[in-house]
Amino acid sequence: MSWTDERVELLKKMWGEGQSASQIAKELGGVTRNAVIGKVHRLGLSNRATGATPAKAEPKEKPAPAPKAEAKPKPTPKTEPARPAAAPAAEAKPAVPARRQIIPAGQPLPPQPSANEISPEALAKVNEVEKKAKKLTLMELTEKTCKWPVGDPATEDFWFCGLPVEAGKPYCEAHVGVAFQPMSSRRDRRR
DNA sequence: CCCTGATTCGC
DNA sequence: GCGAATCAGG
Repeated sequence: MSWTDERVELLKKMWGEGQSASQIAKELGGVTRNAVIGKVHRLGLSNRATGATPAKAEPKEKPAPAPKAEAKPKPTPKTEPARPAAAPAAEAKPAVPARRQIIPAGQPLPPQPSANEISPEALAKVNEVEKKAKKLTLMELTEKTCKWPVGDPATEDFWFCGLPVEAGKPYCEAHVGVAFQPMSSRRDRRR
C-alpha cells in the first residue's frame, strides 16, 4: 500500500479529529499504526495531546471544531466483521471481574449516573465526553470500547459511549471516573 | 496487560 | 519516503 493522496487526506482528517494512530491504520487498512505515525511525522503534523508523549505540548485545547454527523463516503472494502452478539452473561457487580476477551455485553452493568454525589468535575467531564461518544450499539461494543450506556434503552435515543476504554476497565476514562467511586466522594483534596 | 505516540535506522 | 522495531509513558 502506498500513501496515495486520498489516503493521506484521510490520515490528516482522522489525525486532526484526534483519532489514534491505530484507529487510523485500521481504517486505512494495509498499514500498521507505526506506518501511520511515521507518516504523520514525515508530514510534519505531529503533536496532539494524547496518551504518552515526552513533549507535553498542549498549548491550545480545541473545544470542538465542527464534527458533523459522519457520513461514510468510504469505499473501504474491509469493514469490521460484525461481532457475534452473544449476550449471555450479565455481571452483577461493577467489580471488574472481566478477565479478558469475551465481554458480551448482555446488559452492561453501569449504574446510570443519577443525581449522586459524584464529583461535579467528573460529571462535567462525562457530559463533555458524551458529545464525542461514538454512539455504538450493543453489538458494536468490544473489549476496548467504553460500555457506558447513554439514554433510555427503551427509546431510539440509546447508545453506548464507545470511546477507548481505560486499559483493562470497561469504561473510558471519563466514565470510569463516575462509575467507580471509591466510597464517599467528598471534597478530598486529592488530585 | 492494554494502549498511546516518538524515534531510530535499514531498506 | 517508508515502516518495523524499539523506546517511553499512561
